[in-house]
Amino acid sequence: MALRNAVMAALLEGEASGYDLAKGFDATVANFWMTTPQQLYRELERMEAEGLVTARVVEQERRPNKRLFSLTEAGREAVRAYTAESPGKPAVIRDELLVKVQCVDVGDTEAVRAAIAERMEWATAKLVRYERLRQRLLDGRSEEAYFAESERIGPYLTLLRGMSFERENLQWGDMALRRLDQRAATLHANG
Amino acid sequence: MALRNAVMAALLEGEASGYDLAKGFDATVANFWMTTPQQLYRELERMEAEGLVTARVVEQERRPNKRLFSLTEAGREAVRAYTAESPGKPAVIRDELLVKVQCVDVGDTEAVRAAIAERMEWATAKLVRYERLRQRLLDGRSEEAYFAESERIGPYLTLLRGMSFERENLQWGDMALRRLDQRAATLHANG
DNA sequence: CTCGTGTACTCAACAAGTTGAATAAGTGTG
DNA sequence: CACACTTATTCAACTTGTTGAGTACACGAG
Repeated sequence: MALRNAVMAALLEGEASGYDLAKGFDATVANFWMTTPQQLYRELERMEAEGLVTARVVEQERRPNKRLFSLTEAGREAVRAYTAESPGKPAVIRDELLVKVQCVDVGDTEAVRAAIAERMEWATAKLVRYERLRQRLLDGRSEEAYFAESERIGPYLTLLRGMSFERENLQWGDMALRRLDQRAATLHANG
Repeated sequence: MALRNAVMAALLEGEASGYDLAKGFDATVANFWMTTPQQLYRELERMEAEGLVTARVVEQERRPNKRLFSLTEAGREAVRAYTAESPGKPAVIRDELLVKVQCVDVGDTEAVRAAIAERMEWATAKLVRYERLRQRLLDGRSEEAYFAESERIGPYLTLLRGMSFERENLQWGDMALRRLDQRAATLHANG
């Protein structure tokens, strides 16, 4: 029932179709909870059955109709209940790249280097999108002003965490590549 | 087949029982890939059936016997094959805390603050353990010397990523708590 | 001398997440 | 004007991951 909470968090931003959610929706929630369309549609149906969300069919002219979901009052109550739950477990991180890096000395070093480089490119792209979103949220105001004025600060706080995560990816990746280079050079020199 | 790769990465450090792996083993791999004992035992059996690992029963005097697993040559080959695989997907992050923070403006603010604080304590504890492990790996050498001399640098690189992740948790948590405080004060003042 | 804790593992049942495909119409590119 | 891509959803089959309990013995605290 963890995906459910992420869906509710996303729906706090307003109505969304399963498709919207699948695409990453406002890109905020997608940041710390990505999943497949199938799972979302399945979960949304369950949530509808339990009365946490309601669907409203929007007929569209030149494309398929869509069902826009929004939180019901019961859904908002569920959000309150969820946030009040005892913290429990630390973040689940499953990073295939780090598994590869762990194996780099036995495995294919060049491929691992390429994987790190790809991660860095990805991180750069993500940072660009995050920064755009940040500017959109700030809407011309300073961060200081934003925190003082805006109704909701949750999305901004999570956005900042996403940004720092990606910046760390870049910094670490840079360091790791340099060390691997250095090592390749040493091994070459010393046999 | 992703857990499998993490298990192989862990076994690069040497023999281990299912129990060792479940406890976090060398704490390195556990860093970016945690799971339950049940799943590990299940996966180890499969891997044994496929010849990637071999088990050796160690009879113990005052405690249950254990089965120590180690990588076979086929297992090492699988590591090489795995690291050479095309990168693919970015890290899976599923962070319940961030979901709660996203909901903070609607949910139970005090509980969310407590959850952030708990995460920070956890991060602090983890940093302490990481630092101990780091000192053990360095074994008196400087980082520079370590990278130049040591046979394997993978585990050290992943360790550094784990450390930077936890440091970011602390920094972000600190900022988030301050902002939430500030906000609580503002709301109190302005109604 | 019982209770909790640690070692070491196993079984069963279930919930969550992934993969692949299918439908169906519109929009843009070469 | 064929081909790929985007919107929007659904179905089925499968693999992973989680939860809860149970076995068995040893050790130390109260």
